[in-house]
Amino acid sequence: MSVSVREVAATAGVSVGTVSNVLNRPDKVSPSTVERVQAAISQLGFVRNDAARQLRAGRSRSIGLVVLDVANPFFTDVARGAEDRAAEDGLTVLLGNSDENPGRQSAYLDLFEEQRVHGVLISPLGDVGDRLSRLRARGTPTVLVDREIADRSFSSVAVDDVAGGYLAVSHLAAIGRTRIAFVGGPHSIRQVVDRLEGARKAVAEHPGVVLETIDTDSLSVLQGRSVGEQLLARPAGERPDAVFAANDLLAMGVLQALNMLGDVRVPRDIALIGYDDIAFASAAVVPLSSIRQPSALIGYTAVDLLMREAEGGEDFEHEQIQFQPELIIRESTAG
Amino acid sequence: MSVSVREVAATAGVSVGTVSNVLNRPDKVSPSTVERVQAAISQLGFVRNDAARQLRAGRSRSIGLVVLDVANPFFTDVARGAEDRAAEDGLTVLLGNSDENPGRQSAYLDLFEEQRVHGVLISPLGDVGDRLSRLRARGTPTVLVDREIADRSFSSVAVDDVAGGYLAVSHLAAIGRTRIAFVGGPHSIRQVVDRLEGARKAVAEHPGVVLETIDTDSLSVLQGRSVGEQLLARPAGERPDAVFAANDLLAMGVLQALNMLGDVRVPRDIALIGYDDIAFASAAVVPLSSIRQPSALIGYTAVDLLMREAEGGEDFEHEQIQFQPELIIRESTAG
DNA sequence: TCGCAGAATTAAAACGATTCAACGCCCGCT
DNA sequence: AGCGGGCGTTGAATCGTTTTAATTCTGCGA
Repeated sequence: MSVSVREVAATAGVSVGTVSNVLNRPDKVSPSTVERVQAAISQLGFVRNDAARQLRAGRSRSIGLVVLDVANPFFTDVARGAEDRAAEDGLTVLLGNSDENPGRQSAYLDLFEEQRVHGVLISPLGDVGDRLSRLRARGTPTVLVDREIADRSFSSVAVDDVAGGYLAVSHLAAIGRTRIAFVGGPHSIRQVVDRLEGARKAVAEHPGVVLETIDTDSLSVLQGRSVGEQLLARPAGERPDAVFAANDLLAMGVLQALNMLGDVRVPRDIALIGYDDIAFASAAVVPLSSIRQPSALIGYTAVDLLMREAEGGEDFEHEQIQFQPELIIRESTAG
Repeated sequence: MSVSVREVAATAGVSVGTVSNVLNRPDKVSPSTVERVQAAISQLGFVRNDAARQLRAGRSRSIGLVVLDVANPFFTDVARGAEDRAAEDGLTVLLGNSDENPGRQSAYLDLFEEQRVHGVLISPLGDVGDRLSRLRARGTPTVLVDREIADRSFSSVAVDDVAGGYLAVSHLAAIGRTRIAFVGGPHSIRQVVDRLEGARKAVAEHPGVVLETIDTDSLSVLQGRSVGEQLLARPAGERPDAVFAANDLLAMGVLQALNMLGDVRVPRDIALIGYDDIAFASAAVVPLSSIRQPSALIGYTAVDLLMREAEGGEDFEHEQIQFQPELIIRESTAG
């Protein structure tokens, strides 16, 4: 069926070892032989069997990336950055989407483990510390993306989410808003918790400003829309005058819902700020203020760290890299 | 380093064959043995080596999907549909992003071929017919996504893009626009060509309506923005009064650019319609009219077709499935 | 008691690429 | 002529799982 290195060797009149050398270290083989083998390869249409290669090598040539939501442009940007860095070392990125679901997250970790991936990048959900420790004990370096773990036993690349939350709410307070709602969830996602913490910190510094929290089941446009509808249903006096959404998807959902009814206007009645600064944020009905994260850089750096950890071996000093978020002001929080 | 079935067999006091049976056909093994082996497995922390498995099996348990742009929500939706269907058969989807770049497309096909994937789904770029024929000759079923190939030698799942283009431009004509610009490119992407053809067809049926085409290098927000700026730079009299963009990303870019300047309003001065109806389209500055495609269903159906073709073997009758697009009218083409 | 079907288990042969120690060869040097 | 040292090449062993044919074991009917 499929042609193997053995057949290539036969038609080229050399041994299998030589074929392998042509494939992997052509400089160790005489030019004339290289040519003969190449000819046999293209004549037979030989294609390397990656499984056999990996079996022998003991490791695959890819790294696994588990994200919370592929539909979120923030994560596709991270993935792109990761791919770029991986490509520099001839590695491939396997993208797994946990969809904020612990079962799927676990399934992808199993898969990556069976595949003997070079390393794992994960934006974790819930408590997977033990699972990841085991993985690492088996020799698979692991880097946390967009989240730090308290005990510093893992390398990580993150953005200071507390600072981000603080930036957002300070800004809302600065433009004179006093009844602020934080929209986000679930609380098993660390980013949500941290951004909320930052929000609380900012509120504490501004007397007279109160913070309400509205929980959601996920960080999607749909969930945002339902929160928006919920806000509309309230009597006007009980509505917040500003909303800080845990990510842009939620914020855009809220915006869509609020825009349905003419009597609530953004930003006049409710100022709105999101998080991530995805490309679509600036194109929203009302261009969305947001907290920008260097998404592609996060992915790039994470893989970089992973490679360093892979080389460093056992006694590698785990490194926590943290970027600072940036406030982007647009129309949705004007005035 | 890593524990193998051999060690599991040793500690459980059975042969490797039995361990394999416990893993794959537990019903063929006596309950007491199953239990003993399971115990050994978890005690040693054994994890199957997928490479060895694949080597033996001759095929991997995943299917490859090559899309034109992962940043385009349309394709992530397709991917999600494909994943869902693949999961039903215990398969994984490997997502490759060609980024509208023939080199990358080719690299992913190579990769998938080396991995001996179960099948390939591809939204092709340029002329890859030969390449795909070779792939299929090697026993890898292939299904084209979002594009039909003229000679019907491949199975495909697509949406009638000519009809979509026709719908869009007929709608623009119906609301009284007469100077229509088609924005899209490159022409190596079939969807672009077909949508333009549909547009031409519609124009032909409406005397007095003229069509101008503006080429782009890719179907991204950035390209759209530069087209928008280009339009703004023209004297008012030479601007089109409607724009049909080959996808929503482009359309949103155009919209962003037009919105910068107060004197051109959408839809008053320029009506705008996109294609794909991505989730963000309805949340745009001016909610975007678009042509909706059943994206997740496309992915789902494509994998389904792939599985059928894989079973059917050599003499499988290639099937071309075509869905019909749907016109979604929003504010960007009101009045 | 013997034989035998059927179930449970085993041992060995794949799968295909890589690696490494060993080997042959040619050349230059003494 | 003899010797040593590279270079190119070889062949066999190896990675870890699955599969098959062969083997042992069990109980049951004749």
